[in-house]
Amino acid sequence: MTDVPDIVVSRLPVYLRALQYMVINGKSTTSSQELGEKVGISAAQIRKDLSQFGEFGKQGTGYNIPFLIDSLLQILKVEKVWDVVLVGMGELGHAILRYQGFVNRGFNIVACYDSDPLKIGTKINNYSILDVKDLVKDAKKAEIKMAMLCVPASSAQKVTDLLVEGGVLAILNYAPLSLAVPTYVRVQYIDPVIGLQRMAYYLNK
Amino acid sequence: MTDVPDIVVSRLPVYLRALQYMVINGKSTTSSQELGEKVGISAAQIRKDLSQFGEFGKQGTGYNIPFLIDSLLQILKVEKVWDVVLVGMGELGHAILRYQGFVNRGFNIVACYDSDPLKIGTKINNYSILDVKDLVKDAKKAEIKMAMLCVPASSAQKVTDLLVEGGVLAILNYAPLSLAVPTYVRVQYIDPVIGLQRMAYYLNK
DNA sequence: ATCATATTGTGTTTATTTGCACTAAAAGGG
DNA sequence: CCCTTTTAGTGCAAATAAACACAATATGAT
Repeated sequence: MTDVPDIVVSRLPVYLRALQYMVINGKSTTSSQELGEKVGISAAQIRKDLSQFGEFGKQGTGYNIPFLIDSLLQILKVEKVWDVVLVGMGELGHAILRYQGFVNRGFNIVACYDSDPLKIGTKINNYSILDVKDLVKDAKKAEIKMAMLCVPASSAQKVTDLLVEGGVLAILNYAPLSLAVPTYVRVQYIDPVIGLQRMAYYLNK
Repeated sequence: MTDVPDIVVSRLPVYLRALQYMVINGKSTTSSQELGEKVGISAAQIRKDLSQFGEFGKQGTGYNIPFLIDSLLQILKVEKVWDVVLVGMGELGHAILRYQGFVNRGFNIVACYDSDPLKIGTKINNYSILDVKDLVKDAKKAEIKMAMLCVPASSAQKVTDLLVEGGVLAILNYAPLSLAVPTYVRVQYIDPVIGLQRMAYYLNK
């Protein structure tokens, strides 16, 4: 358990999401077979993945969904809510700030930053846009560990360096470029175009 | 080349993005070493990946960037622009429609749809919001192969079925759930929370 | 012209990931 | 109570992916 491959970890949130969806639909138990069909992953794969962390099912009956959800929340450390900062209040930053889907899945935006003097101080959804100059100081003080990065590509690396300086250890990067960070900092990339280009490869012209 | 692993294909857009960024910064040649440092992938990996499609570099000197970009555009089939439809004109759909970064990377939103009578017919950025009831017919007629899906989770599968019926073969799914599609249809998932949860695993509470 | 340096493409090895198939256990029916 | 069915967890084999290391080749300096 001290050395679970990242590829296994990356599937857990997908299982979690499907299980939470099942609960909403009134189900209380499931099997690796059924879950696998929902998420498009083989039943054996799911059992192997879960077995990395313990035994969560019962032979013959499968998995108790609320228990498995709870276990996954613990494993992923999202049974409590993480404070996250948002940097870059353009079009996308605004949409993210207004999105209601973070809190009940473990993340709460506690502050948002921009460098544009025209934006700093204005209010959106009860959030005051703060000056990115205060980012390092604020992040250190509030011990922020996670950030979402929505600035233009041209300033993304600069802001990343600030986040790292401020003690942030996990960055969700919406800027369309690869970031350089120390090995102890994690980055997840969200670039819709990369997804589209991956799929275009398989299309016929 | 008829059977390149998807994991290789998935890295090509990352290489492409980094190379295009290099061109902007005035560079005209690079090496697998340098590119690897930029994108966080080993030089050997990059060479192996590219060798799946041909020989693009020269011993001693490395890669000519414009030539490699061109080659990757061809391989990924994004040297021309694909028509894409957008379904779901909520907060996120609006932000996507206003985003300027698709066209110069190979994708053009040609129509947007919603099911809300209050939205249908209204205009955003020169786009009229169309009735999702016309989606299947329109997609067939215009031979649309790609779609972005931004509807709520509760209607995502239903709309997906419409897209498949309309002949769409590639779906960029922003709805936070796994979709069921025929094997010949590809889906790429964009769920920021999954990225955050993956990273939370590695944080200490 | 020769040598030192840089760097690709690739055969081979190593590591990782997935799938298979079986044992063990649980539940339900007659 | 026993038999059938279901299904988890897992050791092992197969498949896949990544890393290594080296021959081949290009450049530029002396």
